[in-house]
Amino acid sequence: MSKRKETSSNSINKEYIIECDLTYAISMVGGRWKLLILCRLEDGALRFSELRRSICNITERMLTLQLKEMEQDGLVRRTVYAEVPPRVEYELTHTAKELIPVWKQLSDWGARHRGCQMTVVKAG
Amino acid sequence: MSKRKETSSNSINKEYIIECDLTYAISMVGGRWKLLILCRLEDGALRFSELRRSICNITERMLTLQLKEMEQDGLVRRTVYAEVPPRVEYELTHTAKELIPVWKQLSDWGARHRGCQMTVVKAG
DNA sequence: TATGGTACTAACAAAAATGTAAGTAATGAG
DNA sequence: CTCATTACTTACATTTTTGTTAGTACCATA
Repeated sequence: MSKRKETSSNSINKEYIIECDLTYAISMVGGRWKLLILCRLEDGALRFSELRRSICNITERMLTLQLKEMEQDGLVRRTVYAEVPPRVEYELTHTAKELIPVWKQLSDWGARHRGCQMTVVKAG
Repeated sequence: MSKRKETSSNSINKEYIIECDLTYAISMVGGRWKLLILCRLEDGALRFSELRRSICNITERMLTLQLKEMEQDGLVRRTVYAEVPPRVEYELTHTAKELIPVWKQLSDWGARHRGCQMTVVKAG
């Protein structure tokens, strides 16, 4: 209790919090599909079939599962219209909108470095 | 070729690029561990055992695998010192440093919304 | 009557991620 | 000689994620 290495316990605690916050965030938006789905909803609500068509290679099952998880996690809002054929729309919640810079930056980073690789491949 | 719906082909192309860039980025830093490892290296190089101890619950195997992948992907630099017992240090590359804002923002977001949930749970 | 569109669900299978436990080489301490 | 340390590797088992296929209810159109 007398002497305390600030660089040790302090930073360890801080790191622990960061790890847990990051871990939590990753558990919410990690995985192959979630950010991809969220970024599709950036400009407004889309219906299920629009999402499916706009994300190439996603299956209906995966889209359903991911949307359901994100609805439960408070990232997307689901609205059912009593029409035939059925219409269901999905949109970002306020919480999810706060993540827009994250996927923007990730995507920009991807653009920069994917481009580099392609150049290298071309040059090779 | 005469008329072109700008809102359609244009945005579809743009979205396609975004999807692929995002997909690429996710393939590089997705998964349970990679961002967690990278954020540990933010303040400078760490050796294998330091990383292992600072990330609770990660196994040696996972740490090895993830570090190897990230080394191959140009995200971490691995330096071996010819000592006994062996010393191996890992540090972020320039490419990885560009991702610092991503995990910072994710972590901040996690802090904000993990806190909310805990409050809700307490209140319930 | 048959087909197609919509937004799913369920059963099952395959693939990918992760974990467990043990082993390795070199060397220094006891 | 035995044990500990470091940074791994290997074999195997388990868990999680993802894919495949088929089916459902409702109505419109051909």
